[in-house]
Amino acid sequence: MTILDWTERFKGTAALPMDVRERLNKSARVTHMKKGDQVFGPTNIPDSLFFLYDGRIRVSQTSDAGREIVLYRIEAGDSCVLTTACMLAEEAYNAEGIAETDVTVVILPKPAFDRLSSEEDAFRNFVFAAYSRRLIDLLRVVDDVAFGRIDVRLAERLLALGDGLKEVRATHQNLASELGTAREVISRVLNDFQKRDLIEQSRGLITFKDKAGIGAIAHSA
Amino acid sequence: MTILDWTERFKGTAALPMDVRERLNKSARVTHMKKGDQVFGPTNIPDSLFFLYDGRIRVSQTSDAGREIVLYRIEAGDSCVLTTACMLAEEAYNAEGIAETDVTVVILPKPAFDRLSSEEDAFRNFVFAAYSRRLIDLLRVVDDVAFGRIDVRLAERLLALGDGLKEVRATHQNLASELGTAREVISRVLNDFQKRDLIEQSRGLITFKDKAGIGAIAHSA
DNA sequence: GTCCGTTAGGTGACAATGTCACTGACGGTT
DNA sequence: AACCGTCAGTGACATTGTCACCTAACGGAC
Repeated sequence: MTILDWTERFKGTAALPMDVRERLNKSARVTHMKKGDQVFGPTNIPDSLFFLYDGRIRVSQTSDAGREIVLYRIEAGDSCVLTTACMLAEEAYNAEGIAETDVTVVILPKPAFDRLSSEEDAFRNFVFAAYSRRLIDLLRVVDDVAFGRIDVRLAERLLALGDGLKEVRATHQNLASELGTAREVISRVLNDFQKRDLIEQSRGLITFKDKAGIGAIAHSA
Repeated sequence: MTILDWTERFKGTAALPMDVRERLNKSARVTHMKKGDQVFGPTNIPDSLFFLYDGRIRVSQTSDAGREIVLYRIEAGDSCVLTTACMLAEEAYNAEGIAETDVTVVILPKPAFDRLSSEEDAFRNFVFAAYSRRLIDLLRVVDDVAFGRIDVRLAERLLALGDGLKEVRATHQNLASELGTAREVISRVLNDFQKRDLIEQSRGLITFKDKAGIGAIAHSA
């Protein structure tokens, strides 16, 4: 296997001096995981730092009753601060990360992380920024869940998941888990959207008929 | 005015060498604010780091419609990472911090913060830990709002606010803002508690009659 | 192909929570 | 006493969540 220079992929490492990057490439471990794998979770608390080289990870939280809500997604080039957070806080948490695609993960041992964040401003700022983004993400989730209407949230999420395409491949249950609600609720709202000729539905697939109309609902908050 | 050695108050600074602490005492600014003052908010984005020397700050988020939810509280000895987060992410946010008591705040200019977090492991870990706690706090808020029953959440919050005392001084609107719901909802639940002889109510005051009963509700999730 | 189990989705009744409009109750000021 | 602002109570209704149960679609196994 060829050696992967992952340091070019991350804002916090790309700008580092060559010797530092070479050292990193030696001390970090690169792992691949399959779509659907659990990257981290309550029973799988890592003692190292995660960086996502390639793919996408969905971070969600599950209630005692088994209902689920998606908190945010980690994209390639981003680091996963939640695992570090839980390491540091040493608190129970019930969030988990699922690989939404095949993923390539860089695992940096804590000593290397400590050394890097003390010696390299660029790296430290990168980590702080990652924390910040997640905090902001969660503020948004709180706002949506506490104050948002479900039709608005669903319209937003459909557009986000559809990203440029004219259809979304997801079951009603999938969408319910995105928003932290029940399948029946999603079914009702989607049927309403359908009656208003905004979408078409078939098993596991939603097709946009009037994206502007969906957008209007999404922005009517 | 006597010079306040605030560095002894924070985990991240108390263990530092004396010379570093003296330098910090010179570069930081100590400010006092009155109960009720806005320490930070959407229109008041600081370019420095906040440390809370004394008092308590309530951090809450307000919806477009004007409904409010309390996210967490900052206690003495803690740092306020949300302001830094927003600085770094440079994103709009609608959280604000209100002084719940008279407070003493230490403001550390960014250059001093950068230098400190690069040079001192203890300080850097302190900041990371502060971020982590807030992330965990927000996970809890999301869980509560998305999946929690309102009577359970209210019971929990009453006990938290009553902390050891036999009464809670708060209006129904105050409690609604704690939980991100409407006053009417709180009124209904409190009347139910009253009918079950768990509390007594008078204008702006709730008195526990059966704290164990309230506790039972709080833990029935 | 048929059979069959699994999964996706539909439906109606009901419960919990949020919204709205309005009312009265209380405390302080004049 | 009269006035005023804040606090709380109430009923009607809308939205969202829960539950029980159903049907339809799909994908093997045979």
